[in-house]
Amino acid sequence: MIQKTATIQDVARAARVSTATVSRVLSAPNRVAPRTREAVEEAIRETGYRVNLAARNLRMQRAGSVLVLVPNLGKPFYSGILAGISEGFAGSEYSVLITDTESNPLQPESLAGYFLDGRIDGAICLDGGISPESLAFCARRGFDKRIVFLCEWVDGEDYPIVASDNADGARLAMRHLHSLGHRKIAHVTGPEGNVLTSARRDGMMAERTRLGLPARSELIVRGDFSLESGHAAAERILGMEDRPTAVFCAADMVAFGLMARLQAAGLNVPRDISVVGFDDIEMSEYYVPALTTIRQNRQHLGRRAAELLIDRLARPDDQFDAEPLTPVELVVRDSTGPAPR
Amino acid sequence: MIQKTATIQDVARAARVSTATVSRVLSAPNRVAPRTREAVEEAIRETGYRVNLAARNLRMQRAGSVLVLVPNLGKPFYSGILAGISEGFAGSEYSVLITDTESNPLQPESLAGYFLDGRIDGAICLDGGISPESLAFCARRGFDKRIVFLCEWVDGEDYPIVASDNADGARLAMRHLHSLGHRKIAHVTGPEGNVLTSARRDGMMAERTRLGLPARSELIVRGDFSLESGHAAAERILGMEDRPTAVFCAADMVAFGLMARLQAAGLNVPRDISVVGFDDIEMSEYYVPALTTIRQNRQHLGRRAAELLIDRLARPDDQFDAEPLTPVELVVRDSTGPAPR
DNA sequence: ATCGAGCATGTAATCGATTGCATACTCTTC
DNA sequence: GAAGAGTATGCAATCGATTACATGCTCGAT
Repeated sequence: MIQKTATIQDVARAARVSTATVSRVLSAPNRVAPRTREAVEEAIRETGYRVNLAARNLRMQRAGSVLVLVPNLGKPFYSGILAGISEGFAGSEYSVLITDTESNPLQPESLAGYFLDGRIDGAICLDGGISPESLAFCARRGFDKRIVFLCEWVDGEDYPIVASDNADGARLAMRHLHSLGHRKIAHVTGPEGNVLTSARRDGMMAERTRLGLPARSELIVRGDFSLESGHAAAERILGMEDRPTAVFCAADMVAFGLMARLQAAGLNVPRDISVVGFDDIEMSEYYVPALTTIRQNRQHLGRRAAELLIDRLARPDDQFDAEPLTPVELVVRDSTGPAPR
Repeated sequence: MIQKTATIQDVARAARVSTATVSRVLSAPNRVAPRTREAVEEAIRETGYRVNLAARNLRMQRAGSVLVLVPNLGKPFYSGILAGISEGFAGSEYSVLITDTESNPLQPESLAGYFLDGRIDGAICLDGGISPESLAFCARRGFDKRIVFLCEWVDGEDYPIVASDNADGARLAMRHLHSLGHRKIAHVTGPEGNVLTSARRDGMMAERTRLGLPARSELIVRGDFSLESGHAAAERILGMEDRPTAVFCAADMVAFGLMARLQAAGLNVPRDISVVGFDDIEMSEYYVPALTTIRQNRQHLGRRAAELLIDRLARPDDQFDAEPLTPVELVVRDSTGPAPR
């Protein structure tokens, strides 16, 4: 009962032309005579023909897909980005494959493997923690020209990067707190070794210096962008001799974990202590208190990375220009207030 | 400089055998003599050969991919599910394509189009709102045997479904509130027409009857699973003459939006009003107050749907058994407490 | 009338695998 | 030593498209 889907042969037969002509009607319509073209188009309609992408891609030596490497699909921050990426590829001829590098750890050769298997034409990597060996495997075969980084990147490697202006975000956060009178400001970092951790920490430190604020190392608490780490950081902060009056967290999730614990301990945010996050995920507006944070334009980041990759795939051998950093924005809500006297 | 990747021809040449033999070494090693096999394996190693999946799939009349239709990639609830799906396909020979049905609305024929284009072998649909026409297009070609539904489904259509026991979740929530002494319990629903909305609403109503609780229609507030709708529902509830002492929300996000507004109005949760959610997303544990909710096993749901689809694809013509509902669990945290007197 | 340019179309090779069938070779058995 | 069974391997068709090249036709210029 299942009717076989029509092939180009069926169309050719129906229109009494060769498959070459049918193919031309599809890819270069003006290279075939109007009357023939109409006949072919009619035959296509009649048979319900759809080109078989597997066959086309095989012939054209392409895969027709791109891979998105996400550190952790479960984190809300990434979902917004994915929506942007998905949108960016919507009009293109590429399908989007997604893999989670945390639940399916990447073997050194497996990214290159996707290329070698003919499964993908290019990749967007959101994981700055990807091993240099993985990249080396790719570079050996020239696949490095088909990879762009998004949000994160690998220091010392020369790839196109789409990312937010993290240092500026840190600057904005510190200035905001400083302007509210805060002087003892703690910072909860991301995981050690992560490029965002450094970018934000360094940006914060630079601004601290500029503002003449103390930079006691005690004020810098290690985190890892997770709720749990925010919770743990709160514990540390609650135990401090000379408690900071404000905390700048390297991610919104950290800020939530932190505020949950601070409030459980009876502190009022922002009256007793102010908190700033980073990312502006959807939740931030609805947390109690609503979170003051640095907004990253996730939609734009995702879309831009998609466009950039499409562009690179069209001419992989051209030189590429560095992509300007995507601006971030301070969003003031209820988690920050004047420093307590 | 880019070395062409080796083909099966290259391996055959290097091992001085035919391509047929190389192919057999790959797919049916015991059908070739040990000595030949070793020679071929050596040649494979030497040339760094990887089978080209596009070619294999073309020959075997498969696509090698499955599509996941997600209503909205941006919702945290789905990310956990995706991680499970991705895990479920990890060991398989399928790649996972993801598309967002909200940002890229599905044309009636476009799901069938994925099949016709030879882009996918099967699909997991998380969107119960998919149009009957879309499904009809698929059924006409027999693709309906290659689709499974996850979490949501379409009433009246006969597809394999992996879903939580929503009615039981609603029952657990109501019993919990009842046992705390609550009698006036409001419910914020999902969007009208959604199957989860009905399942949860009906489950709640049934339990209400069983417990002898009033079911004034005023107590049922329309929502849509979003933060915003929770916020709006709070507005409604705050304005009620005879204010309920507890609210059961059809989703955690709704509960967050609701609590944000309730607390902004000066109410204390749970002292003045108790709130129960549905889903148990990661955030729920860290909201203030931590949310009492119904846990859906997202990991399991995703993984199971993947397994089920793999199974269906292996023998699409067999009858399938109805999948048992996945159990849910009440997780009691800080957003519920004894009813105020 | 002849020639060549230019256009429309067809022929057949090709992409890189899999696999039914044919062939060649090795044993076993009488 | 011949026949038959069984095993290992190769040949070539095939999946469904694209495209270089060949062919044939029309038309205008000489």
